[in-house]
Amino acid sequence: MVEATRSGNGSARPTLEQVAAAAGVSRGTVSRVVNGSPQVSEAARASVLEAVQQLGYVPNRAARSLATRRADSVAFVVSEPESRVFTEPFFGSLLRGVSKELSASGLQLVLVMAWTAREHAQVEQYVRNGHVDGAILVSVHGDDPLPWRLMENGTPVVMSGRPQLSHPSLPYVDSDNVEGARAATAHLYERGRRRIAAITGPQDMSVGVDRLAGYRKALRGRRGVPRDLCAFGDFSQESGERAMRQLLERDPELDAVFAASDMMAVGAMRALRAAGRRVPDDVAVVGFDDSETARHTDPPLTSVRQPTELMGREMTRMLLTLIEGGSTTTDPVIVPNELVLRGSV
Amino acid sequence: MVEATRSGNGSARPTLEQVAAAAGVSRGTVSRVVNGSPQVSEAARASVLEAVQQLGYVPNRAARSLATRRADSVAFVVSEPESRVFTEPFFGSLLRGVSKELSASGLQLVLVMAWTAREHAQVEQYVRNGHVDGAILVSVHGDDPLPWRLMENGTPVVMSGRPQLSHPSLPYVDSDNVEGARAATAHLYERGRRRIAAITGPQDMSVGVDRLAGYRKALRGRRGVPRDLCAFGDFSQESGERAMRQLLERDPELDAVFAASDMMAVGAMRALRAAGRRVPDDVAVVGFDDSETARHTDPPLTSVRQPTELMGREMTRMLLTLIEGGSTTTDPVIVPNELVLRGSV
DNA sequence: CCTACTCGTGAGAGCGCTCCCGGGCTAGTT
DNA sequence: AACTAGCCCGGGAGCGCTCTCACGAGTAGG
Repeated sequence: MVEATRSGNGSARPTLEQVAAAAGVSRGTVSRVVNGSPQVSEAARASVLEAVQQLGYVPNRAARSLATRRADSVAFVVSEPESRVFTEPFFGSLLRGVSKELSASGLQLVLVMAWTAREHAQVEQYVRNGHVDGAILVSVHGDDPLPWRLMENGTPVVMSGRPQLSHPSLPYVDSDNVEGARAATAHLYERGRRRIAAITGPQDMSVGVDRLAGYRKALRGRRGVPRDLCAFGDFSQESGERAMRQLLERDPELDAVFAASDMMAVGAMRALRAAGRRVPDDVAVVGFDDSETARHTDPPLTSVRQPTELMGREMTRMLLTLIEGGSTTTDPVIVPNELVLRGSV
Repeated sequence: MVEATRSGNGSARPTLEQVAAAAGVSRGTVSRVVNGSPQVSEAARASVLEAVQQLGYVPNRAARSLATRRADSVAFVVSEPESRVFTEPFFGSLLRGVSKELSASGLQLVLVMAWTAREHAQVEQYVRNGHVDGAILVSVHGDDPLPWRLMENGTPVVMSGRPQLSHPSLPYVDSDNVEGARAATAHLYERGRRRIAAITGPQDMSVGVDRLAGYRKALRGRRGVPRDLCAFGDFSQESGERAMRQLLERDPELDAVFAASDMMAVGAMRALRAAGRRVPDDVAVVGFDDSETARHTDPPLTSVRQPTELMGREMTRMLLTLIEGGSTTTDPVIVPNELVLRGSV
């Protein structure tokens, strides 16, 4: 069998067999060394490693996958019907965390994006068909059955953000939105503000609910402080502007506002300026997300930062554990948020 | 051989062999049908398709890869040492274009990120080792030999943005920066501005060079219009602020400024405000990139938009052509920019 | 009527790897 | 000295697919 010495494929990648020949051992032994099995003598291991080095051997992913029946890759699924994904650093940062954590394990990161309903269905097919060992799902909508469909299929899945309908044991990683909102609001209080309004997000999303809960929690038990001075938005700048106008109408004396997203905070600042209020002199503002925009507003926006990269890492770690253990459920992980102080308070 | 009926693997995926059995043909014929070969009779094709449908057959990627010696996937390589990648919509939008174009061809999108020098080296290894059929490289630095190293290796590579050192026939897709800058500057002129300054980017990057060239081109031949009223920045907000202060010092009478990035434009607006100038009444401002931030400044920033998603699609198309043709070089593609009018002019 | 060619098809031979069984060897036990 | 228990190691089998080759049947040409 000299087929190893077939035609010169240009950048011919050596195979296990060739390494084995060079090292004077068998294919099996080389495989054992490459995969770190302890069942190899020191001598054999050394000569194999030498041959590997010499020939520049790299295992063939496809062959390994075929033999092990694993895909050695995970999918990062962005199933966002809107096109404004990625305008926030959130995804990129998450992705970086995932990438970093994954690179150590040798798994590939396959990016899957779905906007249309048809693409959405394809994603499900794709993942179910075993092209990946597990999936990280971001920006999944509340009524989307995708995660459960995949779990039923036996595919390990991890989500970002607590799902609204808390399904039994759907693995997820989230930041402590309640505590973040509480800390932001408390900070306003500690800086002497007493009429603190809130612009919160949709109450059919866990972030919306949690951030409002945090706001209320911070004000609970404080004397002479209104706790229900809140208006609802949809996280967009326009909705923030609108909400702010309503709030000013309801209480022209308000001296601070907690916005559940930076975009809404930006809208609020615009409305405040239009109403002749100065930030932070007349009204202090805090946002949430610590987006890029927060750094460039005038004044720069104090905001709650989610450790997005860390969240990516945690999601990955969780997923790898699930994949290894062959399980599909595990306890959620909640990571702490941090208040970033800037000029708007 | 009943090994097809081995243990019930839960979600046992059917193999070619099983489909063949169900359809009453041989493996080879099924393969031909699945791969769209014309060498199949209508009868055979029909019964195979029926069996495929019935059993829910999906080809095993790894097996196919192994047999064809292709990876059936392309890498999207982000080799950015800085951590501020993805804060701009640029990457996300590019990625979306790539993803859309790729999904039609059935290739996988593998995301590879490299920040540290070590990761950087790993990326090269990774791509060279044939784990992917080609690579899309974004944010490659001028002195980075990565693209050429890969090309020498025979790997098809496509870059975003014209490389500084215009190397013979390195495939790339870029937007028409010269024309974009020219149009932006011309727009300022047409609105009656006559003392138009520029804040340009580093001149060791093609975007920096091109955008300055466009600015100069717009003003060339206009009487009584200064053409060298420019200061340099590094695309950051701080540098824009600094440059604006310098410009105001050099010409307190200037009535417009073209900034080669939105971030620098934001910095410029801040410096203008600090100097008591109103935007756009006293000084008009245009930016470049049409970033998310541009929409949220006060006033909203007029800016040049690059068709990033289209660029992603073009890059992908180019890469697929290269992969198919077995070539590594092709002519660049330049896509047009668009001026987005907002309140800052 | 025989040869030549085309067309659809079946089947063997891999692609490069892992897994597992069994054999040879050494060391420890009776 | 014979026997068992480990430890290494070799190599067969197989993962699911593509590719090539050859064969039989049909059609055309001489």
